[in-house]
Amino acid sequence: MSCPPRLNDQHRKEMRAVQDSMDVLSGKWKISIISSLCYYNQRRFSDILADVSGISNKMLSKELKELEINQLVRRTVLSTQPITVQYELTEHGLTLQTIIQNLTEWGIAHHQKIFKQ
Amino acid sequence: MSCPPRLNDQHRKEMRAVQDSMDVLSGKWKISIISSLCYYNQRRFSDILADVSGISNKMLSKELKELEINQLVRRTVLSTQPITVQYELTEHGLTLQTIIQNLTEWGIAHHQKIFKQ
DNA sequence: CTGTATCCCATTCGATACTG
DNA sequence: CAGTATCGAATGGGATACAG
Repeated sequence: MSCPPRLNDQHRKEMRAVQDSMDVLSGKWKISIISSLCYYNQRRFSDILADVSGISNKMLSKELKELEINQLVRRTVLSTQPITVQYELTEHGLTLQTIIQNLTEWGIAHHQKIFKQ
Repeated sequence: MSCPPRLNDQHRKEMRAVQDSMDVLSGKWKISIISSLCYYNQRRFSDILADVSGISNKMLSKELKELEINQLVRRTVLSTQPITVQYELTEHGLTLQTIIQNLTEWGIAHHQKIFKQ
């Protein structure tokens, strides 16, 4: 009595998966912040602030907090004088590396396309 | 008299490339819309409205317009009665396929991780 | 250095209604 | 069907100042 699986069911699953990703990654700055941590491995608050051009400390603080809650980023307080804070990708966050690399390559290709024509 | 290229220069380039990508792709719905067109190939306005759960017609209209301006999406008016409009990825838009697939796979893995622990 | 707090304007976005 | 128009609420986000 069961219907054969339809193509659309598969597509709906895929759409939901993409949206699950975007729930965590969307936001004007998240991908850029993750890129910074991806390329530099470990990075302090003020470093990321410099890496991500245009971001304010308020937004950086907020977005880092969300990434930490979603277990993509780990925050470590170093007891230097004055205190510094180090951010890095968790193991789970590191699984985004491929996506970041793809986005980097696509960004280069897109830039070339836009300025060539 | 020229300095050797430094690691940081390379990273800065990569960061800029990612940000170039995000200039075009960021926004609450863009990736989901592209996914719909990626998985279904050709899709009408009302279909995408159904695919992307939660989006309003206003936002869909606006985001599609931006994707069209950035040459990722092609819009075709079909002279049916009543008129229907078909959207599809351009050749350039199709180069996002890899990223969409990666985001799909990551979304599935992320979902499993969140609900397992 | 790493944030938080506040003020305030800009933008996003949903709901609803309406048009060709 | 495929949008546009308008309103109002929520969020985004910069500037500045301040705290641990």
